[in-house]
Amino acid sequence: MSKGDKKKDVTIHDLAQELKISPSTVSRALRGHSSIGEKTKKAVRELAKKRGYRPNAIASSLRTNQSNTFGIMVSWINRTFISSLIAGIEKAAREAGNRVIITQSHDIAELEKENLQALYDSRISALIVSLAMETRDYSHFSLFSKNGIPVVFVDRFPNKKDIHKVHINNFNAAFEATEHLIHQGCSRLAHFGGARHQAIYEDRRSGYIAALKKNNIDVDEKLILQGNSLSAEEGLMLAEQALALAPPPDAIFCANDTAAVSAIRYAKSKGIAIPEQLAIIGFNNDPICEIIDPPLSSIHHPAAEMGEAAVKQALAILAGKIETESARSVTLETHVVIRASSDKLGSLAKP
Amino acid sequence: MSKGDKKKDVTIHDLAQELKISPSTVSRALRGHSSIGEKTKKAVRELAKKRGYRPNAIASSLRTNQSNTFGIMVSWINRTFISSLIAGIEKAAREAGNRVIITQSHDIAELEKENLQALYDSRISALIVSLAMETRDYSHFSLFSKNGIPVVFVDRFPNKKDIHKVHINNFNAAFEATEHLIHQGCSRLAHFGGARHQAIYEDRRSGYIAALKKNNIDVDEKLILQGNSLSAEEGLMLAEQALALAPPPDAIFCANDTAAVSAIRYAKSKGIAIPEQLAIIGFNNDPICEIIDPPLSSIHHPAAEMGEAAVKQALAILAGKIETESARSVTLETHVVIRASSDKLGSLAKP
DNA sequence: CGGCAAAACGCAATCGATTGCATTATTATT
DNA sequence: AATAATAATGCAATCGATTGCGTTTTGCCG
Repeated sequence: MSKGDKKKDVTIHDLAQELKISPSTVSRALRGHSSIGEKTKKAVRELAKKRGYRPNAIASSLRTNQSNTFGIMVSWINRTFISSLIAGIEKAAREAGNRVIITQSHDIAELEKENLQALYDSRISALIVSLAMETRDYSHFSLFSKNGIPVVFVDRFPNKKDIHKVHINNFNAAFEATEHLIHQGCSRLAHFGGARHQAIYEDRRSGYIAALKKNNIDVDEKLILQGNSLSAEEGLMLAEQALALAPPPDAIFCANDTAAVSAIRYAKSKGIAIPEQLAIIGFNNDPICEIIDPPLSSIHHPAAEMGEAAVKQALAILAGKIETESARSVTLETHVVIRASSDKLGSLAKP
Repeated sequence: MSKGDKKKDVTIHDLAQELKISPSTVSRALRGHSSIGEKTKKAVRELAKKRGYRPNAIASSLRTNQSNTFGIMVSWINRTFISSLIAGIEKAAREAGNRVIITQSHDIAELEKENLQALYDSRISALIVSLAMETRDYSHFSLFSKNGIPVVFVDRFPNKKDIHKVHINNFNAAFEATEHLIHQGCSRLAHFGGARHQAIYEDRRSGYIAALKKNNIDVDEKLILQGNSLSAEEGLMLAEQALALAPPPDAIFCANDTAAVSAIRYAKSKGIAIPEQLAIIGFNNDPICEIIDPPLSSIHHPAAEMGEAAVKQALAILAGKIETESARSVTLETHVVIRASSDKLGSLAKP
């Protein structure tokens, strides 16, 4: 109760002394080393339990030079995609016997850098990162790579070679989303894009353009609305801009769901029928897709699986198992989820 | 690039040797100890930067017996409330110079216990917990409290005295939510409750009952629908049950938003007008409240602030500043957020 | 220039667990 | 029963930083 009760922890030395054996034997016994007799092992384990002994991971880490700790660096923890990603990482890391330290950059490059330093100081075994929106300079990651600490990027990754990453094929996903709209009969398709220096957004934009070209639809620059954060507010602004065009678009492929939902709400407020006058598809397949009316079509983005894949990737690197260049990059599958917001043909109602 | 490049880290010994001074001096210089000369400090700092020295937090922790690490134990990371809570904890902890290790119990008591052991092994400075839904036995927390490691409960806490916690006044919040419905003219109010062994749900239920009594409305047990996880599916079931009653309720106070949204959807599918025939209010004020149509009234639950408050509480305990019994429990403010789902009087439209 | 206090710095132990290399106890072999 | 062989266990250094206390250096005054 009072402040100063720092009962010292039981250590292997305490156990050793009580059993009149050496600390080395205790250490080996606890880890089931083969060269320790069964009776000794049993005695040690029993006393350990009896005294409430708990290994000191810090001391162990220092000696073995292995922290068994994964570091995570993301923009914001409280985002649907990110929190699912983290949930996946935590699960996979724990199952492999690792702890997880988490940090957030708030999308600020400077904070990202500071946090990376702190993670390094903790001597993490591996780092899993989804870049801050701001980040364009990747030099602070060399601190890890130069010291043999695996760095695996997830979702938002640097635009360069020789990195390990887990991602989705944003180009293809965007292509499919766009073609889906086209197949529904849309011909004036707008695109709401995110910050272009982030590869994921640039790829989604490219996929959109490629789909238009393949279907012989002219690419109209005015229909490409450049956003940045793709927040709800930004989505509203973009929707306003898009619908002010003459003629207005008959479809929108939005690079995330948050902004797409704003677009739906704005369009509805203007009395525009969705999907009849305006078909909309988002990206991520956030839970809000099912809540909004009409439900929002989207691209399923396997967040938790990406986290698990990132951990596996990191473990493979640590085990020295990544040899081929192709193994450096893991691409997970996405798929279009069709809901009412883009279902002009009524294919949902049929079955 | 190849596997075996474990360039050994630069240590204070390396710096010491190069400067022909002792490691103790380097250590003190880096920490700005007053008994070290200015020129020495400068020289040390410069060489440290030049050689890319980074302190080994593990070694430091071992020696000082301070890990500067907060442990978090929650049910699921990817839940709106929880992820915001964690975001708040991470922020406050970092600002106070602490790392954050995160674990999730998946609402399984056994996993919670295992994770707690692992956190203890990491010698965390303090623990912040939101209990697993399953948990009814709190004995594994004594491992921490007995060793002087602060444990602060957030949101879901044990039903006992002598614990530190950060919470909201669930009774009052529920009372206000219920009275709000009554003031809107409702008289047959249903309640969707969560697992009763969790104090937060029991308190919400009590608040609901108290509000009815105060307003001279008979408490009808059939109108209290007992849920457990209050998932979307469960919300659907409860809504079905509630609306099958004769006569059906004219309002629902649901102990979370997820289930409330399900209720809205179910009611709409049955052609029931909201809020005219059925007024609904949820709890948490999740983002979906604004997305669903009609927008869902709710109780604002300050997740991130609760996380920050929990960190402050833990730091205060560590500093030996918690003396009074009252200081052990921090209660944050909530408020009713009125939206269309319960606005029968149209007060929203007026201004 | 001697003397002394204050300022700088070094020694060596310490934190708790791990491990290479002995050393001792036990069992097997002939 | 003596010796080889094997199984068990112990010694002591180590990981990197910190710290109480002792030692050296510097600065200042008479």
